[in-house]
Amino acid sequence: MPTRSVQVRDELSHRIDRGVLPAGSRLPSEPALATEFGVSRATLRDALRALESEGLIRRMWGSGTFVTTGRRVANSLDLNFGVTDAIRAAGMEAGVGECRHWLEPATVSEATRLELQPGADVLVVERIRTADGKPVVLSRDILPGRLVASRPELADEMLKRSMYEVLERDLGIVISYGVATFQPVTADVTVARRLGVPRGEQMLAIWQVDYTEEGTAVLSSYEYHLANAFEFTVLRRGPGRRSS
Amino acid sequence: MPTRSVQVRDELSHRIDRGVLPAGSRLPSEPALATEFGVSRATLRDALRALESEGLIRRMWGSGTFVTTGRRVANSLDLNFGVTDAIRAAGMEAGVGECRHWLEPATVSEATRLELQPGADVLVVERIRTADGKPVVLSRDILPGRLVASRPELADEMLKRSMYEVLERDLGIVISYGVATFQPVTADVTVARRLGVPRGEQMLAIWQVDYTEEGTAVLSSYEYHLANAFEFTVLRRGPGRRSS
DNA sequence: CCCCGGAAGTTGTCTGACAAGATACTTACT
DNA sequence: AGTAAGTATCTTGTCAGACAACTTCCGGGG
Repeated sequence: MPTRSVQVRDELSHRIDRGVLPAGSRLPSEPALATEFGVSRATLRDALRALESEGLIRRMWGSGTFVTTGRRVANSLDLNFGVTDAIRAAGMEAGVGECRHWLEPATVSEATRLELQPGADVLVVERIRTADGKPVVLSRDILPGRLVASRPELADEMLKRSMYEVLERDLGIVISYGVATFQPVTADVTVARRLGVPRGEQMLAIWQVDYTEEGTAVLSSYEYHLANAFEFTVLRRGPGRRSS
Repeated sequence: MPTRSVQVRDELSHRIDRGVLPAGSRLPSEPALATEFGVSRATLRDALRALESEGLIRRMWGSGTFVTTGRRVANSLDLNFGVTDAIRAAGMEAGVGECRHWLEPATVSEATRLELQPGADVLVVERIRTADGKPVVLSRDILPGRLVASRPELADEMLKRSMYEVLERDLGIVISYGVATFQPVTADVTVARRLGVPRGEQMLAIWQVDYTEEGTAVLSSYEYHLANAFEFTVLRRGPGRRSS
């Protein structure tokens, strides 16, 4: 069971997401909210503080607490959702094309990324992701083989469902954060053929490593996105105090 | 004067940055820290909560509060530093090439982005940024003309110094956050000539709008980065609870 | 009509206390 | 002696009530 302040934070976050608390509106006062949730004002303030530094609300001394005005961008890279979510967020139907998976010994660089011993088996899951039936992303996910050693059927599950979902529901592994780097590239002959686009097509390559809350690397993935298929957005904070 | 909890938060943040509190180390207990800073435990907890949701520390019930272990990535898009900082962070010498600025009436789209009346004057600052003398970025910054109407000499300042620096020091405008979208593009003939690269060269276009803490748009900028000049990184949170 | 002052409401902070989880040490038992 | 359970003690989480600082709004006086 999470702490009470987390429960309150999530509930408020939900209300903002669902429009119960519209952007720009003022929240009830802290004492009012505290009694409504049945917690003390200190606990409620903890929840508000968390929401504030996430940028969802804005507190003004003596005036009140307000929901941040709009501009929560879809398909933001800040939040770590998968390709499927991104496609759905764009209002298109997400699907998969050619898929396959295999076991292979980890290369040296992959072993260090995933903090494995060189040569240890890794499971590679390669998928073509489609939006409204059109291929838009080629993804290659690499994870330690020991995770699925006892349950090989999970590799098939990963072809159909979200990688994060399988990790969390079937293996009890919750991804806490990921570090992504990206660069514009042109489609080489392999990628071009898989996605059915001409060679040299504009693409964005995203390489990402996902970690659990404890900081252990779980998943290393490569994604090749068709440049024109999506628009990527990032909320940047600062430069403020961090720059000194 | 900021609130006490903000002062405490900044001081702790500084200590972490300077290595006084090394990564992985445990912080003193909340009562100890509270007495050290001369604040109540509630205020200190507010500061800790803020640092936690920024990802700098990690609190464990009954165990203690710990500094997050490393992996703060350089040149991260999360933090909103300018091109100059990015070049310096890569260990290269930052400079400027061809620079110019002019006033022009805002286009409709730019007026809406900056929340101006259509046709209002905007100041356009165009710069070539160099790393070790080689052109790597073409940037075009657009800001409301009224900001520099009374002090035209500031436009020249902006050619040499950081845009954020001029805004903050000479105009008292502090940028709080920015929303950036980016897409892979190829250099058209204009951009290619400016940067001295062949037409069709791989580039990353970043379009960004910067806001003050109050949420008023101040700066709209276009940047064309040579694809191979830098590596862009983003720290992604979740997917956790936000996905529902 | 404008300006000033106060009342009410809101967030910021303080104090002290208890509850719940984690850790390490002590103690009892095998 | 070794192991296991239990306890002491530390930590963070939560609670309660109160006061201070700030903002906003309304009404009275100029």
